[in-house]
Amino acid sequence: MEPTESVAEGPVCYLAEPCMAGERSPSSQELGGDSPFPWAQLPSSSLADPDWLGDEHIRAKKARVETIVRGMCVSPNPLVPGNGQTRNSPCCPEKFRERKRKQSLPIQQGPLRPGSAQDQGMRMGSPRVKEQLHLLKQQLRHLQEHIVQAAKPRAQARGLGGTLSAPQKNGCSSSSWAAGSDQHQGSNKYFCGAETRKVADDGHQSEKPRCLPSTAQALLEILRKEVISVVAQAVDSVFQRVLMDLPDNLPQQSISFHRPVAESRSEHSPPGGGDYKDPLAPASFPRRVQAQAGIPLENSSLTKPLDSPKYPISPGKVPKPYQGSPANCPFTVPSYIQENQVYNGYWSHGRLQDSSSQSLPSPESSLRPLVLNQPHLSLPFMAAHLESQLLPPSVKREQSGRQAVTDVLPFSSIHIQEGLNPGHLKKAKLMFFYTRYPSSNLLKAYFPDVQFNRCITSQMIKWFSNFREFYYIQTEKFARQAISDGVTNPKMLVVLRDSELFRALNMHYNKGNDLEVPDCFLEITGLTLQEFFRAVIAGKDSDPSWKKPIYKIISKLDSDIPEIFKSPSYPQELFQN
DNA sequence: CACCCCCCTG
DNA sequence: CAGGGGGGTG
Repeated sequence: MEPTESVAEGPVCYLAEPCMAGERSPSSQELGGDSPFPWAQLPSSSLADPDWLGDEHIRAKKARVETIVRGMCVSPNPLVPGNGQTRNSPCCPEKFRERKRKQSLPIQQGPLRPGSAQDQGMRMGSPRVKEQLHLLKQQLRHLQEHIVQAAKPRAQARGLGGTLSAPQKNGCSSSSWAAGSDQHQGSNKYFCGAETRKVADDGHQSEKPRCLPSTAQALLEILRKEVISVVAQAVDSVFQRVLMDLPDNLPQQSISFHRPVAESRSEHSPPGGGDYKDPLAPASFPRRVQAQAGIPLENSSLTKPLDSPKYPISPGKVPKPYQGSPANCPFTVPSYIQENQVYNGYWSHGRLQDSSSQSLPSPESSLRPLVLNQPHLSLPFMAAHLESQLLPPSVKREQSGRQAVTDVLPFSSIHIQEGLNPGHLKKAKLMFFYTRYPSSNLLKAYFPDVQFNRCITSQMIKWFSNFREFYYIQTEKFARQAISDGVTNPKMLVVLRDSELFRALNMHYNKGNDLEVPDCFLEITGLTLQEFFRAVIAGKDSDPSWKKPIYKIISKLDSDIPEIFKSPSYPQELFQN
């Protein structure tokens, strides 16, 4: 009855950061409270666990370590500047999110700036982030050199660098849950590995740095471990923040860098502490595990490029729309679609194609997926590539000139503003591909640079209402046209990228082709088309409220929106005008 | 009453 | 796309 039920969001979701993703999608209601996935709330998420941050003990240790470390040859350079929030949270509602944000900010300069642990409020936007990242990188490298030398045999056996680059999945390895693009996501945020721990171990067994007094051996052990872990942690934190705005696909970067601090959560590593599997298998991360880590199940069709080669699909073959389609398109597929053969016929160019005469979707119909898959990025050196990876694959970037990637990163500081600008409108339109019925809370989460108030919220809600209107009108129109064209079987109606309907919609919401429309949108549109078709065929359109049932169905099919959309400056280009 | 949705209109 | 009315829900 009330396709709007979930609109009435409850209190702000605590795990907003990690859980965000389509609050409307049937599978992700209110994570804050009654999430259907209890484990989704486990504190295991390095992002959401307040404990590890509040670990004063560790901080104190770091403080001590710092002074000592300074005297050591391995003295990490004091990259100081970056502390202090670049921006303070505005008023009320936002404040909440801000705080969460801060919580998710890991300690960044552990050993170097004991007092700054709480000042990490530095926004992604701060240019200092990059600076820090760079410094941290160097530090880490430096440390690694020492360690590697010290613990050569072992380090080599494992390959220190390799260790870092290999996406560990210890503890997350067992049940491989569906392969699919949806697995990629989260990986970048999933810190399940005992990575750091391992590194530390290696270092542990090594001899002490040459320049140290022999009397401090015991202390040295501790120090080394601390330093390593802290630095790793710092780097981790930076990456984490950077990655927060990444599309989920950078599989490798599943920097399994684990916060050593989270000793309390070490249980996460499987017994045996580190049986990792295929290093390249973040994709096979069991969703369940991701969720345990507090990671949103949300995915993104942004991962599409990875599996996009699924087009072309052989005609007779079921294209596995469900598995292949992002898991964030949790729509319950009507049986008639499942049995599917969806592609054995399709509605294209407003003209019906019979399965017999029609082969299949034209490959070129899908927007060229951008590659972005650098299978082997080792953490310490990843930073260099990071920037180039930050861009959502779905955001067209072929405009060669635009190599100014560095300027386009989610690094720009957020400038909260009162009103909505054309950029917001455009972003909203792109979001429509994922969600037709966004809740106000979802909107707030995805427009961090907007100062929401009743008015603004209403306006944005109104936008989506208008979007829907257009969507439904178009869909209905094509459904009727199909009928008048003699189509009798709804199964014949499939929306492809070269379908007239799709073109019309894409023209409306994605005029500049800024986004590679997620398949789930096509599927949902197809479903909508069929629903209209059936309804009209059945003569239900005589009922004044005959569309309501359709609306209700569609309202349940919202998908999770890729994290990248949370970036206040996504998609970049759109905000420069 | 508040909020949201849909519809219609400009 | 914005306004405004009507209607449903809580």
